Amino acid sequence: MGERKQSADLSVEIATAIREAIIEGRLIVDERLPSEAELSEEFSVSRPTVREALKRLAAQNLIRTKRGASGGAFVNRLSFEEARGDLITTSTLLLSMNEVDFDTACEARFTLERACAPLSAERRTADHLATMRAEITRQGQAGLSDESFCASDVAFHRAFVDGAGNPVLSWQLAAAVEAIEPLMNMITYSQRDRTQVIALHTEIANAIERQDGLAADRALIRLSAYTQELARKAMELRKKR
Amino acid sequence: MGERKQSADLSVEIATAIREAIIEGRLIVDERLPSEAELSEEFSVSRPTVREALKRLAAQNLIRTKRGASGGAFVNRLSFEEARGDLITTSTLLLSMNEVDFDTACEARFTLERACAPLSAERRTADHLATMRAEITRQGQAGLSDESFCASDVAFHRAFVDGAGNPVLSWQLAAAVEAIEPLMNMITYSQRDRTQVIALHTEIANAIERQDGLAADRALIRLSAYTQELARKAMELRKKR
DNA sequence: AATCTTTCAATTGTCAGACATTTAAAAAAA
DNA sequence: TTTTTTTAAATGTCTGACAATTGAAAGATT
Repeated sequence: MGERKQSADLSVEIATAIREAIIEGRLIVDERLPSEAELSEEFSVSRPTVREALKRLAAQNLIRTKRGASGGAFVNRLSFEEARGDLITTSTLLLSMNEVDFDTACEARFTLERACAPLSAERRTADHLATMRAEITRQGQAGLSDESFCASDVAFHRAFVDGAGNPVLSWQLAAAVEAIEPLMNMITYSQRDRTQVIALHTEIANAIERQDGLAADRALIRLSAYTQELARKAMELRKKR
Repeated sequence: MGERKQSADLSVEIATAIREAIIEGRLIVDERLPSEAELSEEFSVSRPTVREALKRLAAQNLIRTKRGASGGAFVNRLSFEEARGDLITTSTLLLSMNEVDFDTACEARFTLERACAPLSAERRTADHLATMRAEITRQGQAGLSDESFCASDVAFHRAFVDGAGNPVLSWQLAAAVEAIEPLMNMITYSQRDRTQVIALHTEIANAIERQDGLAADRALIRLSAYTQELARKAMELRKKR
């Protein structure tokens, strides 16, 4: 693990060296890294520098640390659930920092979600369907705050995607749906007619129930069109002011 | 920026506080953070602790640091290009650490890529098409190493996805295509018939050229089926041994 | 012998202070 | 005005220390 490229910060070099070891399988899941003191010997740097390197890895969920005797840094088993949060954060920042226009984000979101329609129609379990129905019911409740409606919307679409029964797809779609949702709601809050959205959600749920992927796809297309229409209206209103 | 939750590591608390400030827009792109000395005063911790927090943020590409007078830590504009690398790394590790079977990964990959077909057929520029053709030519060259063929394969599919003209889609698909590609090649190397793959690539390029999204989709389906068939053969061979 | 309690040692977390290195800007010289 | 030198601010690194945590060993008790 000891060799390293030059001319970068030491903590970067060390973090890179250890990261490669993990990626290449020379360090396996749950294996304990040498202690900070040992690492600082091995790389000929001070302990603070080693620690900075370890913090870099910890920030990427590649390792976890434990104090005490028989403590130390351990290679972390990266879980989809853990990685989901980071992915959503990154996506959110990417969208907000890069002036991605709403149409582009929206198009990506629905394009990807539509891709799940055939699989979800085929494989959805009763659980997925029940979740979708429950969220639709929730969305119809009077006095539901905009935030709760938004959260329920996310939950509905997540159940839809999970219905495809492919964890890799679910993971990827988390970013598409959850990162874009806040942006979407920000723009379309004021204009949105909940009954319209609920009707389309119901249509999607019905299609999924009778395992009709094409119909689900068609409903998603209409939901996409409705969303973009709302965005257009909101933009016009903003211009007038 | 000073308040913070308790009972976690100090460097985690501080990193979280700053991260939230960035996400919520209280720190904007290219803005300079207080110096390490100032931060350690503000949070009442030592400088090494502040530094560990900053390294965590740097590992997520949220900040960059510069030495010297008028140096410091600056909020980083997260670029799609930067984020792509991290996403691929994370995806690769997720796949290798979670015993995702090949079929699942492959299904996710082609499902997402197929979703790009209509858009790519509609919007691809001459550049995208030229890249695809060039990669196909490269793939046909005698004496091309397996690694180079694999790289060319990735480049071909990337051009296809980029053809959709949606940076958000391109970003998301990077993980799907590039993280899964090595896994795919690992399994199908020995069995693969390059002429078969090249024929399908040509079919895709032709469809994209005449802007026929459906035909491109059909070709992708066949490429997917061929890939999975190869995987099945490879598995059987492995069992026999 | 078995179980509870205490002690101990290893390890990470935090701190203080120092020096090295880099860099832009100010000051001085040409 | 231009070039060179100096300077100060900031990050990068090191040393050495102490605090906090925790599993395990040692000891005490039943």
